[in-house]
Amino acid sequence: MPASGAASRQHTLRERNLRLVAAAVFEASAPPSRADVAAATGLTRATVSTLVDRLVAGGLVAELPPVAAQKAGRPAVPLVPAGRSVVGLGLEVNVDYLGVRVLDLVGDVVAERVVSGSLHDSDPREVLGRLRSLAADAIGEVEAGGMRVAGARLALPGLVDARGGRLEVAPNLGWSSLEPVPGLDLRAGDGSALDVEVSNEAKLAALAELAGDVPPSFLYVSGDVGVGAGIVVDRQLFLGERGWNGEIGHVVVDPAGPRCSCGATGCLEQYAGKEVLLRGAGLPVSAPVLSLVDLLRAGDDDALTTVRRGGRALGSALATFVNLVDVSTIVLGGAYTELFGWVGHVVAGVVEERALAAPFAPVDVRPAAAGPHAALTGGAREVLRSVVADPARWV
Amino acid sequence: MPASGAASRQHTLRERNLRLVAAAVFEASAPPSRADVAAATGLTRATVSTLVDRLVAGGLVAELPPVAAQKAGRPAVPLVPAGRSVVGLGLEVNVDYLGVRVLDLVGDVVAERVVSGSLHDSDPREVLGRLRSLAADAIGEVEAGGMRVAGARLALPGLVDARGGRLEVAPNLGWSSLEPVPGLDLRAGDGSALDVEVSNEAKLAALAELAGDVPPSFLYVSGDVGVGAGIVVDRQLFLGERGWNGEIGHVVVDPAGPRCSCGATGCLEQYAGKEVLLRGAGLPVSAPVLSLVDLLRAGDDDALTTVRRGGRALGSALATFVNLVDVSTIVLGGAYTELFGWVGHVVAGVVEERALAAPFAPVDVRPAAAGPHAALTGGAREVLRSVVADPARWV
DNA sequence: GCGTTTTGTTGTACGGCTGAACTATTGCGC
DNA sequence: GCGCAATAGTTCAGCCGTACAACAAAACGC
Repeated sequence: MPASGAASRQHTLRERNLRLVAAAVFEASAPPSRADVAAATGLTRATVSTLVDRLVAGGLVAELPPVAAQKAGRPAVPLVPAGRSVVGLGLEVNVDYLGVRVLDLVGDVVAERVVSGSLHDSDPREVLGRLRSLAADAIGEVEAGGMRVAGARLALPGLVDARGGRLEVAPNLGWSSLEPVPGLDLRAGDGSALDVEVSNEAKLAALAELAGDVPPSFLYVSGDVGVGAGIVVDRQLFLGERGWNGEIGHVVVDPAGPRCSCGATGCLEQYAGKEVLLRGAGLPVSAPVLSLVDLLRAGDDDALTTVRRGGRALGSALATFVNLVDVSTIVLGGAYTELFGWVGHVVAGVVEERALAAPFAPVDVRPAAAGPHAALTGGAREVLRSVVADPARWV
Repeated sequence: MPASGAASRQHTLRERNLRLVAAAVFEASAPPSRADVAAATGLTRATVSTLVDRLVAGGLVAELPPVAAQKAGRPAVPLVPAGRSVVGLGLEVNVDYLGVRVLDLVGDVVAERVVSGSLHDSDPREVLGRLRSLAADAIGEVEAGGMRVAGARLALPGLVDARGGRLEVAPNLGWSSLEPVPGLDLRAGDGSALDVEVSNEAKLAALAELAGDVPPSFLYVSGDVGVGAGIVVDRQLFLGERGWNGEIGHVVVDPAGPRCSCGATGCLEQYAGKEVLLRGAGLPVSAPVLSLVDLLRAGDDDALTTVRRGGRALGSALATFVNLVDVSTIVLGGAYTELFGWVGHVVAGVVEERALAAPFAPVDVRPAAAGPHAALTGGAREVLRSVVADPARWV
């Protein structure tokens, strides 16, 4: 006997309105007063007052000193997200580094640990052990500062089941068939187990873009050794059935092309993967992307040819992507961000030519705005988003 | 000052629980009693009683005569969706026919008008006028029977803006840049304007599958002159930014392939479009698909070669689709349903080979279960779904 | 035939929002 | 400098919808 959703009682009203008020405070362009929140939400000032008081008591919202506006009347108390109170953890294991980043509700980085080094064909137990101690260290630091850790998100470069938290395969790490969460076993200071979820790296990196000035729907492409993507529609990740979507790296660009490790021929990765681009420019596959940028700046022919070819292939795969999912903004992340000056217009040109909807709504191609290790930021933000989306659990 | 969602008041509780109770009655496998609904929803029997009474009074739910179970106790009153009470209209204009279908909440067809004939390069005003009179006729019939029309959905074979209801282009009709709803101007018997929304044909046809035994997430591919698709995740259409997704017909299968009307080369439509398949088998493009089936049954070489080639191309495009959106069920509709015996295993083989997730979750390829003119059924169902999703508006 | 069991209804209690009255605190005009 | 208007935030009675418990209805079974 299916029954989607749960029965609504009186306290359901509370939860929903608490969420509404929290959203009004967190999404406002300027710190709103209780009266502003009332106007924005449609609730009465009386109700808003009690709800805001609860959020303040729970440490999610803070009051700034009353500032007299130029208008007459009692000065309003501006409400802002509370900093250094509730924090979220972003974790990541990727091909060339692993790390932890802790964000508070303001969006400030309150702690961070990043360790570089190749993790190609690494031992999951050993690597997760190192990540665990990095995380424990960061948790200790922020809890010493009186903050509460709301949870964590782990980003991995592979197929991750969004519901079960299981990593099916991460080719570039050499990992397969494992459940990272029990191994991590993260705990808060009081010994209680921390809520940890696992996601694909490109998807969390996509969410990091939401911190900046990005439209509500976009496609984020993360160019690394593999090429992954995250689909964001109305500021929410679209995961498909299990979160195994966005595998753009294996879109077949040309069936007559080179063989790919996945078994097919002419996959996008064989044209626009990081290692292919570096090798095509005569660089070692472990070279930093910036060395490729140097060659491009210098006008190196091999580098320019390879990158243009990669850009055309990427554009072709993205046009297909746009035709299949319909988004009108494409954010180029990972290695493509630094290469944007050389691939951006190539990609945009091909997409404009091939996207069926382009004549009616042009597709905007832009570089990613989030800084390095975007998945760490995205993961931490996602934890905090869940806090704001259900404040009742935290007050 | 953004505020997603609206303020929740007491009557919001009512609305939500009313929806919950309606869902429990409509989605139950067997007619539930009030007590069953209470158990399924978590509400008390007292609350369920008042809510059910309201649904019965509003004509959405009907009571069957009490049937004594074999167990002791007062016999339960089985609750079922009310037939011939509130109905939804499905409308469609397609390349070779136009029509109206009226469904009630039970799922019965209570009225239908379908007119065949080529509408290639037709005049929108004239065609919509004909559709309008078909619809008005059907509306008159069901209203004479005492039914209330909740709204209508119009299916068109082209790019339709899901929010604005605007048709950007329908190449095979020769239509472009028009808003069909004002032209239709459908009215109920009392003169009030009927709520009409416009959608893409493949997407509404996809929703028709939900009436049958289909998993909650699947990809529906509609093979006609063009090849379109609908993405259903958790029984809901995924529309992307504006509903311009699923344009699988222009996935490039081979850049060295034949030129397509869209400007690219080697689009799926050039391998698996209905006209290409018919022509490849030596049939006129206006021939019915069944004549192609006859040739295939007879073992005609040209027909078999063409259809197998189309199947491989379709499989390749669908593998890309699956890698980008992640669904593990593919429903072949339109002309592909009749051709399933010849393309099904070809498609399944290619998808199995190319879908990255296939080793972890095999992809099921199956023929569509909804009958002919599936978009009519899907459109009508969609109207009724919105009624059940917000019963408060109808009681 | 009467206890048992299950269904559906009735009445009271309680929680949460509203609306109006009230307090607090400022700017402005004189 | 003082009163008045204006705006922010709080207090309290009223209302609404659900929960809980008691009750009525209608079967089964021994």
